[in-house]
Amino acid sequence: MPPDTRSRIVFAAMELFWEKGYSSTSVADLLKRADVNAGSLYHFFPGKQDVLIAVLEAYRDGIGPMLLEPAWRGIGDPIEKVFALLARYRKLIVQTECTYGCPVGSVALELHEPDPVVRELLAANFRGWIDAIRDCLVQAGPRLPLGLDRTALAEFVLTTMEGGVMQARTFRDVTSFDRSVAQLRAYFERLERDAASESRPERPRATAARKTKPRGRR
Amino acid sequence: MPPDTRSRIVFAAMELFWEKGYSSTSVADLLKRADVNAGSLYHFFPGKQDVLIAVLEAYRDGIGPMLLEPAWRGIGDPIEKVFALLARYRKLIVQTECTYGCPVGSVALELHEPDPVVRELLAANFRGWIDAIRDCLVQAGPRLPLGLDRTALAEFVLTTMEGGVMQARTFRDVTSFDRSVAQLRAYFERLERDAASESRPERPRATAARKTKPRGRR
DNA sequence: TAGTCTCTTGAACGATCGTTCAAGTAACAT
DNA sequence: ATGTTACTTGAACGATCGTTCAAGAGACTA
Repeated sequence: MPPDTRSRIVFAAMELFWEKGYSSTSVADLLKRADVNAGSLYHFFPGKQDVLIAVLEAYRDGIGPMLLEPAWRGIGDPIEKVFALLARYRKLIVQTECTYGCPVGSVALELHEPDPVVRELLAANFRGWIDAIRDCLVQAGPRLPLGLDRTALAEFVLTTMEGGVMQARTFRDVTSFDRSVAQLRAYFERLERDAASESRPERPRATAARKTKPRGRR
Repeated sequence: MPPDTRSRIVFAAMELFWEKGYSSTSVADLLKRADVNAGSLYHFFPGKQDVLIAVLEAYRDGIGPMLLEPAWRGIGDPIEKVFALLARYRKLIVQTECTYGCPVGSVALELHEPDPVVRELLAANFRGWIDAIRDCLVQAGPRLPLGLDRTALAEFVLTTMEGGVMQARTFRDVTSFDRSVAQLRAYFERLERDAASESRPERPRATAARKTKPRGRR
């Protein structure tokens, strides 16, 4: 059974917005790629922007099944999951010969005064990504310092991914991405090391466990 | 003495490309902002893209005097310089009510198949930024671990800035940026701590100084 | 004064933009 | 059979896109 017209339009839009960006993709481009006439598109969507909205909704709903699940297949360790996801993006960068741009991030930077609906969807996409990473970090439990803000670190992982992708594309070189991920890995190693020495507090060093202010109970 | 026509065009383009992006800025927008006629623009520039090139050249040449120097005024500590620069961007984010986007990064993500000249200029802008940070990190000398790749860490700082700016804009909230910078600061603190315990090697812990492979000479 | 050069004027061009809509087709209900 | 609904067709619209260019203005040289 062939996909229906609406789905074909959304699918074509996902491809094109990712390849050329939103504003550089014309409705004519969309029509040609989806093999559809203008009237059909405007039967399902009030306008071009509503196609973008559908695309962002599809991305938002696809984060789990389309992105995280394949990236995490066979990986149990929650911290390795974080880096497996980054490895997934690395693969995309390589596959596209360093022209990959996060489809959400690109639109986020491209639209300077986005419609509130679009902006909320961009935020929802980022939130979904961050929440998934945060869950990993929470799952890592005492392997990370007690006082560490898991959400903040998850945001930092997204920051690293987006910033790394941008540099890889600008320099047309994955090593920019690799080096940023390596720095993030080094940070994680130090966090884990700190958490380890935190759990068995052998000789509390002067400034060692500053942020881990003594908890009220326990 | 009023600025000449060419300068007015470049200046207007810097404003507009930053406000609305390159492709969303029409030549008509440029003409109006610069108060110039089409013929004048096309007398100085073969086309719209060449205005972008002039803008990127101006940015590239302005990194020192326009960005670093004011950000570092009165700051001697090389590591504080790094965070002073990030604080500078924070100020821009706040001033623009979280609509700020790095003008270089935005164009880098916006142009999907950029002209080689444009791409090289984008890379040159990033390189200038990274080199300035790397100089700080080199200047920090033994306060950072010996074996640490200064260039990689400088790239990571840029990654943090670009990723943080993107999130701040998407969420319309500086705290996304702040939290990423805080994570970077936490990383730096741990690097400094490691470097400190590296210089006076009291009881080398099992896995402590792995990357610092013994240097051949010295 | 005439000639040359640099820069400005602004109407106009063809292409492409997002969008509209009257007409038509096919499936289903009555 | 007839009306209703859901969808498709594709020509056409006005607006805007980046760009062109013949004509002119002003300053300097010969």
